[in-house]
This record gives sequence, C-alpha cells and structure tokens, in this order.
Amino acid sequence: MPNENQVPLPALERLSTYIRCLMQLEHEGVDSVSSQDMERFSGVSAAQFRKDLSYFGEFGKRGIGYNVRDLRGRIAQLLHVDQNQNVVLVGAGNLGAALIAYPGWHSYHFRIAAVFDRDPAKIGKSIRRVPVHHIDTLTEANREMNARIGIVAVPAWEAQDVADRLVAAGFNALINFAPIKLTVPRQVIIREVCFICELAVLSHLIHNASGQDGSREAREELDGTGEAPGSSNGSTPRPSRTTAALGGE
Amino acid sequence: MPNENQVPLPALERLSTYIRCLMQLEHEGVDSVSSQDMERFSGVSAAQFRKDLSYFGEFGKRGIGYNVRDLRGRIAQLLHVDQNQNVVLVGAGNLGAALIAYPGWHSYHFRIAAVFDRDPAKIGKSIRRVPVHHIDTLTEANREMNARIGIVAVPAWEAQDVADRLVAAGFNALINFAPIKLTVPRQVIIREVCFICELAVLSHLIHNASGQDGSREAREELDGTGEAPGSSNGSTPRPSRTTAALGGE
DNA sequence: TAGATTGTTAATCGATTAACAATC
DNA sequence: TAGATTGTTAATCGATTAACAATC
Repeated sequence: MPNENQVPLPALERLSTYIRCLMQLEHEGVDSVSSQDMERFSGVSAAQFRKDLSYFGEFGKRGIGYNVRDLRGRIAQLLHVDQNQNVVLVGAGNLGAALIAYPGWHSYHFRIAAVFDRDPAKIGKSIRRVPVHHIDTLTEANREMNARIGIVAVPAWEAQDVADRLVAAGFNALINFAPIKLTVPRQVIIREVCFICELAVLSHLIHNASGQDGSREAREELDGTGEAPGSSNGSTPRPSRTTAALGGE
Repeated sequence: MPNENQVPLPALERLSTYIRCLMQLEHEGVDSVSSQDMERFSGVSAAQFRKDLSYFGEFGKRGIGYNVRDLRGRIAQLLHVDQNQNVVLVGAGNLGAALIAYPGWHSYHFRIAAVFDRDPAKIGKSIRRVPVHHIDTLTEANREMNARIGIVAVPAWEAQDVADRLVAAGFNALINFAPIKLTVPRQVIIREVCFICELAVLSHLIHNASGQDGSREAREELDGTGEAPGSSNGSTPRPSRTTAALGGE
C-alpha cells in the first residue's frame, strides 16, 4: 500500500468527484461500474481514474470492474467522510445561513456544530437548529465539539482576525470564503473558495474563445448538440451522455 | 505578444489571485511592487508570477518592478473584468440570496441583472433590488440583458434542466454550485464550485498529516508561529508576513 | 478458454523552477 | 556606473496518458 503522502493533490481532489458520481449511481441502483463507465460519468479518463485509485490501494476486480457501493464506501473512508465530523462555521450572515441550509453536509457526515458571530443581535439564536454563539467563546465551546475544520464566512476585513482565532482555538484546517489571502501558521491547512475568481476565469475564456481573433462566428461553427467526450474547453472535461444515468431527473 | 490560447489554465487561474492582491495593495496606497513582493503577498513564487504574466505580454520595468495600479488595470483587461458585464443567476433560494448579497461583484464589474426561479411565490419580487423572474422568461429576458455567464444555484435535481435552459438561451459559460456533474454542449464552458469537495480534501489531509502514522504528535513538532514562505501544506503556499501589508486590519 | 478489465510500469506531456541576459 | 529586477530560455519536476501483463 503506497504512502498516502505522495498522493498528488489533483488526484486527491478528484476523489471528491468520484464519490459524487458513485453516490449518484448508487442512488440509481447501479451496482457495478468499469473505469470506462466512470470516464463517462465523471469526465475523468479511465486511465486517470485507475491511476488515482492506485495511490490508495486496489479497489476493483480485474475483468469485472468496481462495486459501486463498496467503492463509494472505501473512498469515503479515504477522505474520512465516512463518520460524523463536527465543523464550525464563523459568520452568521447571508453566506453563513446559506451554508447551513445546504443539504449536502450529511451525506459527507459533516455536521455544523455551531455558528460563531460577533453581532449581539444574533447570539443565542439559532439558524435551522444550529446555535449562534459569540466568537469570544470559540475556544471554550470547541472543547466539547472537537471540530478541527473551521469555515470562514465573514467579510474580508474580519477574515484574518477570525482565522487567527480559529488557529488559537486549535483548528488545523480552514475553508476561506472571504476574498482575501489569509496568513496562518505552517501546520494549518487552508483552502480558498473563490467563486468570483471562477467568474473571472470564465470571463476571460468567453471573450478569448477560438484564438486571438475572438470572433463569435468561429465558435458558432462548432454548434449543434453533438457532445464530445473528454474535449477540453478550459474547464474539466465532460462526458457524453450516452448513458443518461447522471444529471437531470 | 503570445497567443492567449496557449496560456496554461493554472496560470490563468492565478491571475485572479494577483488581481485580488493588487486591489488590496492599491487600497493601501502602495504604488509599486516587485515580483518578490508579490511572492510574499500572493504566495505564488516570483518566478511563476513573472512567467504567468509573460504569457500575456510585458507589464513591468526592469530594475524597477510593477506599477500596482497599472498592473491591476491590465490584468483586469485580460480577464475582461474591466467593464460592466451582466450575469444571470438561476435560483432564488438561500444560496442565491447570499450570492446577491456578496459585496465583491462590482469590483470585478459583474452585475447580477436578474434572478430566475420557478417558485410563483418569488416571481415579481426583488432581492436587494435584483428582480426575480420566472425561469420560462429566461430567453426573452436575456435579449435585453445580453448576459453570457449564468450561475446555477438550484438544488441538484433541477440543475441539469436549468443548465439546458441556459444553454438554449444562448449562455456560453456557466458556474455550477449544484453538487452534480452537468452535461452541456462542447462550446459551453462550465466551472464547478464545490465547497463540500474542499471540505473533503481538508478532511483527508488533517487525518493523514505527517505520513502513514498519522499521529498528532508528529504534527505538533512543527508548531510555533514561525511561518515558512512557500511551504506547501497541500494547499496553496502562503507568504510569510514580514510585510504585514495584506490580511487583517 | 476467450474476453474483459484491472493495476502498474513506461513514455509523454506540460507546468514549475532556476538561471541569466537584457535593461531600467 | 553598479544594483536591481524584469522577461525569457533552459533544466527540472511532476502529472497525465498509453500500453500491457496480471487476472477475473
């Protein structure tokens, strides 16, 4: 079994894609897939799928393929999303509320144990049963909750202070939604969620499509609904829909 | 001037990081930076910063560095976020409302022209002055707005239908917040925003830190607040804070 | 057995890093 | 001029892809 520390980050990131597809397939009652199938469903090539899994062990049966339920379970284990895990949210604003309302948490066994804010008007209330505490009580409150992952969902100018507090309270992994680069000690892992950055990338791509000329006409040529599997358009490749299994009700 | 179609996607993505830093620096009244400075501020190495810019032209003065305001402006041009651009949001739920409330749109010159939903109770109302229209009126409404970027902020089971409608209405770039792989024609660009995937990556990393043994002790050794510039911890590298310019008030 | 499909090794590709000549 | 810093070329590194032996 390979050392998990030499797993390329891109491979690790793709595990989330796979688990999402597998959940969908499981939901649809499919119980076996080949790496070829996964290529169609996930948009990641069959070779890469197998290679990615190989960093973690063996998951399939030669000549047969992969058991959907089993593979989903084992990837969940790898990601440590197979058992309940408390996380803490800081910021009870619009974004915070939207995050709490997000229905996907429980299928990854994440549980928002509490929200922290500094607005006195919000403290003591609850948002969808998640209690709002004062940010000053973070360290103390987390002694019970034992969350290690903190979500920063406050305005940019408060984000560094919040990050500092989370670090001081012993959190060692942060997700940052604020549009600012946070500075944290080396041992703390941060991942940024920057949707405005995604918009900016799109903005560039649509205005520079099909070469320097950038003409709309050049793009229109390729129209029609013929979908090409694995064709790159600056984003992740998408599968053809020959299988129709995924996507849409 | 190089052909912009051979710009590596990672380089393009980093432009957003740079512009963010430059905005911050501009806000602080800094008017000149070197690539070394940018390494500290952005966490991207000086060599990579210069290399990334080189795909687009020349931006600095040898021996001097870069003019902050000028560089910010030119990168904004490259990303086409230098002039107003309508975008359309589909989904007037919690997430949609949070997106509308997000304060960062205008600094990138994005404007949410309208929200579309299918809930009759929401149609005709406004969310922070953004009108909510019925999804059936999408094509017609967009004739005036001329948005090319659509934001999918609906539940997973509605997302593919929404994507299909956006494509039919002529949108050629989508941001997808729904936890499902969307299938669209080749010429349409999609980018996924999957924060639960980010959580899952963190979940793996914190539980597998410092090798197979995975012991907490191994990590504690590296404690203290000594921050190492450019050290990778599975996320983007972070700068030391010798300059204190960025991050936190 | 023959056909299918995995897990893995080798070959290719592309991105990052280092080094340096150009030049302010 | 001397020192600094860019833009770019060359070297390194790492990830992806292709090919295939193992095996169900």
